[in-house]
Amino acid sequence: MHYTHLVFYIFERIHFEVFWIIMNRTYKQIQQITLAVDCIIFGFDTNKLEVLLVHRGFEPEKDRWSLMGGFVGNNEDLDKAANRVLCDLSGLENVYMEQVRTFGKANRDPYERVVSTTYSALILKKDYRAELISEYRAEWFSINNLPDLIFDHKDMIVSAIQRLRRRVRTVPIGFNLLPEKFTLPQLQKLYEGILGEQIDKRNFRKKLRTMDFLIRLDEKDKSQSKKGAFLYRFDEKEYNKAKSFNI
Amino acid sequence: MHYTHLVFYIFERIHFEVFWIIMNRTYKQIQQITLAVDCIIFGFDTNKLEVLLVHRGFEPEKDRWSLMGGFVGNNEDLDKAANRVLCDLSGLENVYMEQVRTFGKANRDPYERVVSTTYSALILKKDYRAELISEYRAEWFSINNLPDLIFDHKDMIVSAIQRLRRRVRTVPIGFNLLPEKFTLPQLQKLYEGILGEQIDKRNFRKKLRTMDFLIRLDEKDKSQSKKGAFLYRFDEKEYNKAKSFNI
DNA sequence: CCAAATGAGTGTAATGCATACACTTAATAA
DNA sequence: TTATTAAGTGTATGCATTACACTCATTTGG
Repeated sequence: MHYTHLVFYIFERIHFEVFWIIMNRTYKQIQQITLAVDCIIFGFDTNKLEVLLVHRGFEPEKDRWSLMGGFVGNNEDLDKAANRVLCDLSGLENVYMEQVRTFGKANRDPYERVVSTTYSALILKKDYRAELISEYRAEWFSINNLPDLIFDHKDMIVSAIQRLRRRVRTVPIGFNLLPEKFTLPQLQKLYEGILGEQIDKRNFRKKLRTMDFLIRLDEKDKSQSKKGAFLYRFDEKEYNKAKSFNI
Repeated sequence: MHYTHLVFYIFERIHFEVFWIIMNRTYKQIQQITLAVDCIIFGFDTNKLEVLLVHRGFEPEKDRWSLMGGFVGNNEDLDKAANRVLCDLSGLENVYMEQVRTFGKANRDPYERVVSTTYSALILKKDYRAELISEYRAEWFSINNLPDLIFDHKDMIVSAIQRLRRRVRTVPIGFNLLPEKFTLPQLQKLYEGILGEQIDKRNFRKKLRTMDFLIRLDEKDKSQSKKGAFLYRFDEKEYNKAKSFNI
């Protein structure tokens, strides 16, 4: 075969292949999109609400902070993806996360089109193994003092905080953060930390007194005061009988 | 340049381009997913809440009903996609829809992997041009009497109803469904229809009396009774001053 | 023209819930 | 014994929610 023919043949192949590939990609581009999950992990220790962020040590957006995020696999439940990503990036397992909302502006990620569904959880900081923090360059930040975040991650955190505060008042998720036996001052500090506001002790306790699923034990915890504070436990069965929860 | 060099140059280019494109596609195929939006359109005329569904005249799932759904384009905002799909399938334009939640179980659609974000709106049935109903085989169904729906569309409707009922109590979305001038009996019927429960007339009006953005006019509507009912209007500016809304 | 019918409009009492607010108690350590 | 520390308790007030029944204005038909 003459070189000239070969060159034309090659050009034709290129034309055909590129046409096919481009068409195929174009068609797929209409309908297939990279789908991500981003996890907003709220952490609480004794008084403040913080959020776990990871440091980007690479370009693009080097040295900024981001939520723990990753892509959704093709045969993976969205909920499962959120848990996998969280585990991959933090070692946290069996964390109950709830979907917050989906962020889908075409240009929210300026590098490529990614639609991201956010999930949120509330955990105790001490349950997070400290060694993983350095490994993944993750850090806790007070929700009142967030660093510079990539993309729309700040909006994601804000909407997750709103949801958390609404939810913590109507569902007893706060009790999951306390040990089996806890004191009322502990519980109050928890709510104050999450809601970001002070609560009157007497009014708070008055409301709790109406909740039959809070059982006072005959033990006291003396670690915080000389007098000691009565320990309580959360009774699951009683709670299921109750219709409402509201703090 | 000699042909030989050109050929090798071309081969090199092909190698590079194809490698890049293949890698890129492979990378994308792992992570790209068909993303859909489904619209839950609640319609109200005078007393009942209904939802707009389309009949599937084709396999698979022929003769079952579904929400109005479609795929999200690659350069299309998620919110915009919802509006486009709604318009394509119903002719409804400028409908303000809000995101409800995203359904992402791997097998929710047994035919292919599709993640779907739901959007919901509340409109007046009469604003929907009737001729489009037959064209698209769409029909209104009472929310208490839904037909057999494909996939998880029933769950989608249920979660949208919950959200709508929560929202209609805290944001004055109901007023959008009424004409400029409306009567209090009309307003009450609207709320009763959406909430699915009876409301005491005196208590309802007592609450409305505290809302400064409801302005009573010096006109009456006599179409519903011999006595006639006073017309009111919703004052946007006064509402913006107000901090709260709660019915 | 009077009676019946229809839907519009109004008020009060009781109860529960949210808020504001200050002192006493138990225990320990100095 | 006294000082310190945090735990624990009650009341009064206002505001919102609920339950509840009659009068009013107008039209229609006898």
